[in-house]
Amino acid sequence: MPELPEVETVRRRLLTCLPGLIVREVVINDSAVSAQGAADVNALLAGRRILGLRRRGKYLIVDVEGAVAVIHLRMTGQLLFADESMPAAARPARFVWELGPRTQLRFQDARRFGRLWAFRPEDEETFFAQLGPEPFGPAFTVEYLRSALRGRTAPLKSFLLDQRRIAGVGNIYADEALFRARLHPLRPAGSVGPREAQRLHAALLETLQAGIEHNGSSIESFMDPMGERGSFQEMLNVYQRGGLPCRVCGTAIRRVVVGGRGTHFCPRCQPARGATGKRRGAG
DNA sequence: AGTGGCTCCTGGCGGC
DNA sequence: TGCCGCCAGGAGCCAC
Repeated sequence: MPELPEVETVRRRLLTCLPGLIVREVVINDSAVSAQGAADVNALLAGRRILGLRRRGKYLIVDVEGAVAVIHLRMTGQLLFADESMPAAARPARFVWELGPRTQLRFQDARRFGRLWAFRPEDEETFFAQLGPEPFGPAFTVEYLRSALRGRTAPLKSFLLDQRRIAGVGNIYADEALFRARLHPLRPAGSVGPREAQRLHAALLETLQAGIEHNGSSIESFMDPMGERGSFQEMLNVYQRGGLPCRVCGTAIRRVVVGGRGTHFCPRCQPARGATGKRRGAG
């Protein structure tokens, strides 16, 4: 499922081909992809030149002249940079950006959770008002993390998935970051001490960075806009490894459900109470 | 306000 | 072999 590293991978790939192209028309084949409707979307985007691409959490932002388009891939969304010679997928694209006589940006999305928005640049701040700090941005400090954790009774796993606290962390990278930080996913967030918070902060950045460096995790259907797969799935320590031996200590990885989400951890490397004596790194 | 449960959606897979 | 039913999960919504 696309999280921060996957969306960043998509952004970097599209950065090599989209800027400078003109959005001739946005064709919406599945009206559920946008609450605005094709007329409204086209009024904002059609005829405008693409200026650049940014990312905010798991949202991909396309800057065009005088407007902003935002795409969320959710579970199964895929953006494909295509020329007309590329055959259409079995399912029709939920939307298509016509970018020239031979060039398209197609949005494939089997589970139909993905979304497209278009608005004026001055509305961007409101759009992202509820979203927490960017992990690689200046606001995401150890001090910020400590204050965000303080007093919370929700499990650490739920805390990490809450986009209002930290933007961009999803199920894979939450589990992997908790393993790297040697923190049990069911620990109440507020029970995390200063040194543990520091470990968690570092683990989040290291895990997300590793995901980006491996072009994301190609679990489910993720591939980048050129059809390339990522390789971070080969590096996973706990995610979807329930019952398999921990790569650090050999103990069987456990799978539990937290907040309705599959959650994977090593019961030895991530003890339920605060780790005291152990200091094995998580690789 | 914070928390947890439910919902959307459908391909894939386990079980019989 | 085939079909039924369940499961995954990001984020929004709702109830407490």
